[in-house]
Amino acid sequence: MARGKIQMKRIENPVHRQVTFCKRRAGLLKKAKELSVLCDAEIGLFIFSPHGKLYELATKGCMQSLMEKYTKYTKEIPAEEAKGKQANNYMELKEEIGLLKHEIDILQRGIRYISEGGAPGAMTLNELNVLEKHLEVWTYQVRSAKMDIMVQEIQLLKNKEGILEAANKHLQEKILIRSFK
Amino acid sequence: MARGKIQMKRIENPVHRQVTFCKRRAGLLKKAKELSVLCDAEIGLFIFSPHGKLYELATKGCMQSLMEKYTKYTKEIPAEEAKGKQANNYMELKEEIGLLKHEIDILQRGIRYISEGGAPGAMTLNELNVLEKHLEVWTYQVRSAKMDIMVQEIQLLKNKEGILEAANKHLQEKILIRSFK
DNA sequence: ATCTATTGATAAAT
DNA sequence: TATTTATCAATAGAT
Repeated sequence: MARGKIQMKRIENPVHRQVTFCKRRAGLLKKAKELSVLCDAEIGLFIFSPHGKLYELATKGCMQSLMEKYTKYTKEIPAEEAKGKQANNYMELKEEIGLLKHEIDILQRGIRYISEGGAPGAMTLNELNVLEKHLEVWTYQVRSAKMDIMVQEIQLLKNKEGILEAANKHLQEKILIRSFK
Repeated sequence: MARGKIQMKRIENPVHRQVTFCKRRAGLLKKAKELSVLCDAEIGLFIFSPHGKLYELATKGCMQSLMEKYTKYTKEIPAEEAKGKQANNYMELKEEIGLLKHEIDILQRGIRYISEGGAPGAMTLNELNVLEKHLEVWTYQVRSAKMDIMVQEIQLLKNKEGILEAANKHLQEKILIRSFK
């Protein structure tokens, strides 16, 4: 947008990211409301900030009723969704995760097979660019997730360190007091 | 907007309204996705057209898991430990499923680009090498310097923690011994 | 669906 | 955080 284009990837600078989040969140909510007013549409929108705070918009009534409408709508159509819903306990969910991971593995091997000359694939430079973009998106997601975990772990350890140091100090004082008695 | 301002009220002309709905719906979904990518936000968005058709967007994972997160968020902040934690884990699993499905989607699209390019130019070995290079770059990026620094910091903090804990224990023993004197 | 003249949104600076 | 401003992006109306 203004003063220079912005790359469509996670903004790494936390200050910039926060500012952009505020502005675009406001813009998005405004646009959603406009669409609902202009075109008489029902819209449910919720945004969780990276820090977990919720921002929401529900035209016509409350979010809860809109979500019910959504659930009802999606229930009617796909049988696939039902399958997902029936997986109501951990084991089943984990099983599904395992299956999906297996599927990913198959797909990855599929790509390798094709790439290594299995099929006489026809691929333009443009299509390669698109594929490259997909891989980039994936990379960013993986990296982001790892980063988040590590940042969390660092924070946790730092907290632990603080607590231990405080306890340490307290114990040393205790010893000093006893020495003077 | 263009060619004259528009009043912020329901567009009465049904044709205009329908056209505007299509255009703005696309714009809104795009904006939502951009916000999620740029700022690492989780977004759930659904739009019911005046005729009841559903359009939706769920960034991380599926809409279902997002709605559960929403419900949990709005319900209550103080957690009932046992039940709450279960629901949390359940949600996390569903989220993971969503992410995996998304990954599958990316991979499937990748395969499609490779296999049914349809276009004249067959994929040359050279092009394949380029593709392979991209994957190598991805691997390299994962081992970025930033990561290494973070790993080091974690190790450092862990060492510090060990030392402090040992000191702490030592001091406590000191106190115990003095108490018995 | 595609094309542009305008309005609207917003990144960077303040 | 709010305001300003220079640009970029979305889109209303026309074709």
